[in-house]
Amino acid sequence: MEELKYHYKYPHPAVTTDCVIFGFDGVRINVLLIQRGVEPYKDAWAFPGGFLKMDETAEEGARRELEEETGLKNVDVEQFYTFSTVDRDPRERVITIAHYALVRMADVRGGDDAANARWFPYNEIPRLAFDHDRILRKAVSVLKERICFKPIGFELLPEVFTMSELQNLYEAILEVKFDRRNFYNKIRKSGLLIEAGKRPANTPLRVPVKYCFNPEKYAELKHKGFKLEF
Amino acid sequence: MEELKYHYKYPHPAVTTDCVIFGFDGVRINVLLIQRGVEPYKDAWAFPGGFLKMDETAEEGARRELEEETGLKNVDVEQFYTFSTVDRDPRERVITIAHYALVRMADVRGGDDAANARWFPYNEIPRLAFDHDRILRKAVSVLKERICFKPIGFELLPEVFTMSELQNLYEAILEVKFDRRNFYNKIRKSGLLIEAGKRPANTPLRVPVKYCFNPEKYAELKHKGFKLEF
DNA sequence: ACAAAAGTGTTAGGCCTACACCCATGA
DNA sequence: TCATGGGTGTAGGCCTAACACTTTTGT
Repeated sequence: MEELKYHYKYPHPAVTTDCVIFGFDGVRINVLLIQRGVEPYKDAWAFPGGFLKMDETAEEGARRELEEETGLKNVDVEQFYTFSTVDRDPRERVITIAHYALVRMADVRGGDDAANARWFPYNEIPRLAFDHDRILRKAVSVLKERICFKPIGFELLPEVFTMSELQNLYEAILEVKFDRRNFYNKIRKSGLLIEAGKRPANTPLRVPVKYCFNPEKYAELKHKGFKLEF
Repeated sequence: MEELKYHYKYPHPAVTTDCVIFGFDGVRINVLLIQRGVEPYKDAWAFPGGFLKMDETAEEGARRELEEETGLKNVDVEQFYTFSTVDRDPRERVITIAHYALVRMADVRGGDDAANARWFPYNEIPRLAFDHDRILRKAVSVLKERICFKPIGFELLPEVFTMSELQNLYEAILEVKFDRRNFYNKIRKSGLLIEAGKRPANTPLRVPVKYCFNPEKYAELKHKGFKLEF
């Protein structure tokens, strides 16, 4: 029988955190899910997350659960919405503080605890547990807004990358197409990128130029804002 | 002695909602505060808010508390952040889901329950209870961001208003000054405003033209976004 | 040989910014 | 009469959007 050790004068909801983790494979946006091992929604896919401890903030809890369930460490998670629909969990009243983060997909491979963690391309997401589909939709809409005013990519792309990869990333998130030449011009002018190493003199033209982010400019634009057309 | 009627297997934090209510007096942004009548922080000023009930969402709770404490009804509150610092309340672990709303200041006068509710100009805010100064700073920064991409004012200004009043509103929130002529031109071009009634033929020129919002255009720009310089 | 990826500039139009003058009124 | 608030327009610069051709390589 259950031991009910914690007593309050008024009823308290349970509080959880959830993490929507976005990755990019060069073509598509992916989302990291874990398969639930217990009821309710046993075997369904869900975001990493769990009950908040009494001595940790929401962000700390989100990072702890993320590491426990996927092996991902030191991820900058950012809170984006708190879901409080009364019956969103069949067990009891549960409020969840939802976070998102952008990570390099390679960083999650090798996670040992990640046995039942898997990346899903954004348009192949399976049916999710609880109200996690709603959480995902909100996360995507917040991400889309954010990307229009802050530079993005540093956390999602490998150290060095091509202009096309960066453009693919923007196009994948915003679900639009940009003119390749205008995209080049705009990014160049922003000063956000620097060429990563010199192309050897005899590099075939077909091999694209590799870039990396200019960290100072990146930080500056993240702070000041950065306009991208939509 | 206290009756501890609610029992859980694991500890649960308490959950509250808070409302940062912004108003505009034609010149300055104001914030609605209530004076606490009980410990902790008795007599200190704080945002309207309180414990969430088990059968209401955060938004419902925020609206209920707002009405109970200030008489304001039917306000569109919007969640902006959840504060979860471990010791933010001396009584017990309390997490608060913070909301903000924009209202016409006139609507709060006449609130009967509003005996100890008062508007404070933004730069004359007294010392606040709990971590409410932090909540206020976050609310203001979210409001500033939002105002750059969505039209604003419908909820803050009277039915009809002058161009200067609208400009004052933007300047008060963003803490910047715009060139009057450029502001006029920009707003005109956006189609957001319509002239409210005809000026009588012999109106003195000194009396400014009154405008009201074009509701369709307002809704459209709210949805599509709207760029304002900073 | 053909499709696919990459590199590169120009032009026209629109938007942003800065800026000046006039009128009416109330003090 | 002077300070204040209100109304109005323009010119230059910058950014945006649309757009084409060439090279190379893999199939």
